[in-house]
Amino acid sequence: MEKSFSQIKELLISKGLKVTHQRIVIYHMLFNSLDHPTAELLFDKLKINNPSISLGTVYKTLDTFVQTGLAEKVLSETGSYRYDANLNSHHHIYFTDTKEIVDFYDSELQELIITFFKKKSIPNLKIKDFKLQIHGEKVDTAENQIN
Amino acid sequence: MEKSFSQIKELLISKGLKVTHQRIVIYHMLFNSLDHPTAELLFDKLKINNPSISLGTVYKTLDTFVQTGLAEKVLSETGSYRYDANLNSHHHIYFTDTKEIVDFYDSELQELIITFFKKKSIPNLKIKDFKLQIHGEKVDTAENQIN
DNA sequence: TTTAATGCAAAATCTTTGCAAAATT
DNA sequence: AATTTTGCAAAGATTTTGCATTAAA
Repeated sequence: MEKSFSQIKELLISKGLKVTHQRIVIYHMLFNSLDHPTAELLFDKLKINNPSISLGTVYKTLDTFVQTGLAEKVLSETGSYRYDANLNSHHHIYFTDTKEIVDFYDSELQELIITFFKKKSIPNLKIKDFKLQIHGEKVDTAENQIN
Repeated sequence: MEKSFSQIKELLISKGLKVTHQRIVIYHMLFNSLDHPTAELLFDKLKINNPSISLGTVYKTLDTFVQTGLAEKVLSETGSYRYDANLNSHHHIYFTDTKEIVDFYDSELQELIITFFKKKSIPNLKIKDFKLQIHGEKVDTAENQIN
């Protein structure tokens, strides 16, 4: 799952982007983050090994990634943009208490929904993608039913 | 579907909130907006009939509504919060081209998903709610299949 | 009356922009 | 060498905050 710098280079080239050190490390950090970080959070982590990197560059680069389809913005209620380089179709669990956003995927559920929309289409809409946001609370027990 | 001012008063009282003119008109305007407006958009519309209303009050009031469960924030990619007073469980269609966010509800789909989660629960999660975001483009033809 | 909400403006937060310097092709 | 990207700081956009005034209970 981890991507090497040379794989990331290939990826950038394949999108017609210049290969810069900043793009490589930003992509690498984002791709290996499971927590859908904000630009600021990425910047803080990147600074440690790349002291000269600037927050503006992180913003610009993330925007470039979104434009070229290397990453997506994750809708968030926290007042800042969050990003995701996992482009496999997947859903998000929003933990209302901890504000974590965690990936979720289930092929059966996926099939269920796709089958539904194949059967019942929505007027004037060409569906490109759908995402389920599952909102809930962390519980330590096995008591995790839907209410 | 439309709510009268006296119905809105009752609603505010039922939530333990003081009944102010601002709260009534903000709720009324939000409840009758189908487009999931931002605070600023509501403010602009409200100003016409309530010239002394302030943007800060709109923000504070919307926040109060969210806290008391009279409204919800709608996740958005546009850089500002959008709000919704339709609290019936429903989903959202995001038109990527026009940036519109339109409500969607289908009881069959609802059942499908609920049934799925009843059968297959997610570790450490107590599901409170789920929302499907359907992303797509406006089309004028009947060609609206999922791809 | 007492308590809470409003309006206003200033502050805080988050993101974008402009441009010279640096890096990539 | 030509072009794009970066870093920086300033500007822009959005939201929150503090506090005196006003309104509600």
